[in-house]
Amino acid sequence: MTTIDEIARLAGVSAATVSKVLNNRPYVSDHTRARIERVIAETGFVPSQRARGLSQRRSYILGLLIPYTSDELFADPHLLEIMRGIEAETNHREYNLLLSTSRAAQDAVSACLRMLRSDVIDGAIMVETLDILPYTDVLSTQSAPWVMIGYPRHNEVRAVHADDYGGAVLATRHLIDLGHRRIAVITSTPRPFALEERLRGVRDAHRATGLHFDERLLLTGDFSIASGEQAGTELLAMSEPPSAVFALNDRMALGVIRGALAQGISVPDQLSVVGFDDIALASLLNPALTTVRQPGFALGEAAARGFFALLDNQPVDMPTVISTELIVRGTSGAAVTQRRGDDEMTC
Amino acid sequence: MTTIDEIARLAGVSAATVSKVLNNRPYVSDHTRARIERVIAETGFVPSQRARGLSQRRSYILGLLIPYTSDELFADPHLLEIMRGIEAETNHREYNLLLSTSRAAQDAVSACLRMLRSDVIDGAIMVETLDILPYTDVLSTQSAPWVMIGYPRHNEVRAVHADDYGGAVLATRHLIDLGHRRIAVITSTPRPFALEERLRGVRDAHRATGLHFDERLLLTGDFSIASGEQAGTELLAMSEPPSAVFALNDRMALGVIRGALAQGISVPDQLSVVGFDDIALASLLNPALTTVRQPGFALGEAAARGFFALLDNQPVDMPTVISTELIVRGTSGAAVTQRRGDDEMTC
DNA sequence: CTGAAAGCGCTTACAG
DNA sequence: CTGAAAGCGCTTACAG
Repeated sequence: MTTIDEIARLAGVSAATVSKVLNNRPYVSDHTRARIERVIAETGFVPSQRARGLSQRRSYILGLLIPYTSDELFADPHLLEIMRGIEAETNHREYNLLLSTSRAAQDAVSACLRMLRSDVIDGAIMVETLDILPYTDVLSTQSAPWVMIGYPRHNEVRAVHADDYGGAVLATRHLIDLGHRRIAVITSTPRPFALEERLRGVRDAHRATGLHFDERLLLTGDFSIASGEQAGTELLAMSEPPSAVFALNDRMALGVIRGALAQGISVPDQLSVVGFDDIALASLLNPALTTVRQPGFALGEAAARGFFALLDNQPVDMPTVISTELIVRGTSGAAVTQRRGDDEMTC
Repeated sequence: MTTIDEIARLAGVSAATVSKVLNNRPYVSDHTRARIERVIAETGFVPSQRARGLSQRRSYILGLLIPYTSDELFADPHLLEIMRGIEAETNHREYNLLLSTSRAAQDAVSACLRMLRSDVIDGAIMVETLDILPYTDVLSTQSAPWVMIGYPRHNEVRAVHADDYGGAVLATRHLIDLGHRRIAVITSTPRPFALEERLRGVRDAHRATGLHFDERLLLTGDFSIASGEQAGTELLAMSEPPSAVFALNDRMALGVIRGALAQGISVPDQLSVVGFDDIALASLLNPALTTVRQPGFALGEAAARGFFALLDNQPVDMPTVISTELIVRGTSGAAVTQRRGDDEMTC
């Protein structure tokens, strides 16, 4: 490999001077600068980032720490959107992105912590997980700049998240306005704080209209399509099935629809379904999915901007809240007074 | 930050000895080893990868160089599957993965090259692109180990790719067996070599059955659903439209189906559609997509294994070819003798 | 089994 | 404007 000393020798100057032109610093005469630049171009010299990193204490690498397995990451379109947003901002700043998922769930957070303590990255963006709770204090004392995608559990943590509460209120109110009185909700485990917020929105929206959310209509999946299908089937088998289902992510909503169709129950005529996220697939299906849009790209971008602000010691105003929006499409419709013999139901 | 010298001082030994226990090397007495390990645990010391990298000439980072924009990467489920395979293998080896996409298409390859020359990564996996041709010679002289996902254009290049030719033969023969005689094909631009192979398969499969592929039925999209929809619409508007469409990736196939449905043409009764890739979505739709399965995960895994073999100076047998498989589902059916007044068509 | 010294390839004051 | 020297935090022969 050619080194800075080699370039210096070829240009007939010292390494210190080559370093100056490498870093676009002043106090180099035009003449010697030109000569050095020519030698660099001729040799195709690329300075060692390792050496540079050692003396500058910067690696120009941002870590994206995801305390999930890579299977979970790549199955989650919303997480991928967040990643795309981070990637875009990172590219923009000429930073590199290191992707770090976990091999096993149990030590996911401690693996993230180790990465954060190491100096391979200059700092990190970390995706929230419930398992983070025991590490809250350790995390808050990390010196490397880092921001969390999720809800801050500790005052000193910089975080960005969507308006989960507001989105859930909109979705619930939408269903209530359509005449639905038995609205089922499918949440998920592991349950990041965002889901608690959505549940709070569901309950508050009921309360605000003088209704009461029936907790027996709360089922739990695992974010996957299959788990949504199972929960949906379970709901439809109830003696008093719901007329609408609000799945707390889109994939589970798609599962509910699959399950309903398989039983010959039409959506939205006999069952309304609303999701959360607005993944790309949501608008492609027929009927297209009514859902709460949570802009993953914007979340990722905001997180990355926050990271760079911290890195540059600039003021950051966090937590950042990204607003959500109800997208009414084809899977939500008016509740019918009678269906499947449940004549006690009215609207 | 605490350094190795600090640990040495606390343990009352030299840095060289600490280094030995850090790297699990012999010739340290059990007693001093235990003492050093205790100090490390107490201080939470994590050795500097920068310094280690500088003297060891290893960064323990594998670069995934994608000469596309991040938008293109994240829109392509097959690429994401490849990435998942790489991620899995990389995790397995305790290596880190650096994701490097391109900001602009024009200098994508030279950006990849710069990354490959730099020492932030120990080597790379690079996704093939047509623009690579002019760089073929430069690439083959790179000293860092790297493998290409795609077809080798140069003997010294290590590559892994799917059996694109074989898969296309299977798909084409399938349609011919179903009685189709006017089979349209939608290819894409930019056209990686894989697509040339698929086209060759289409032509050979025709020839093998005494037929001739009508080149006027070859249209070009850009891999996206929208481009597939447009091409499909164009095909259906022909005076003598095809009875089957073989789209060279799944997303374009989905577009063709969308376009057909929008015109009230039913799939597969009036139009058969076959894709390529077998993305997750393919089996979820109704009817589910008939397609050629190209296992992205296995491709990524094989590429990563090849990289590690090169890194360890172990023998590698490349190019590696991953076999493809025809998955017959609901979008391909028997050709009908008459449709839309094209009474000159027979089978 | 242990440690002193040189070296990895840069950058950073500092002196000239 | 230019360069000699020290330093970043490790590892690697080598001597003891």
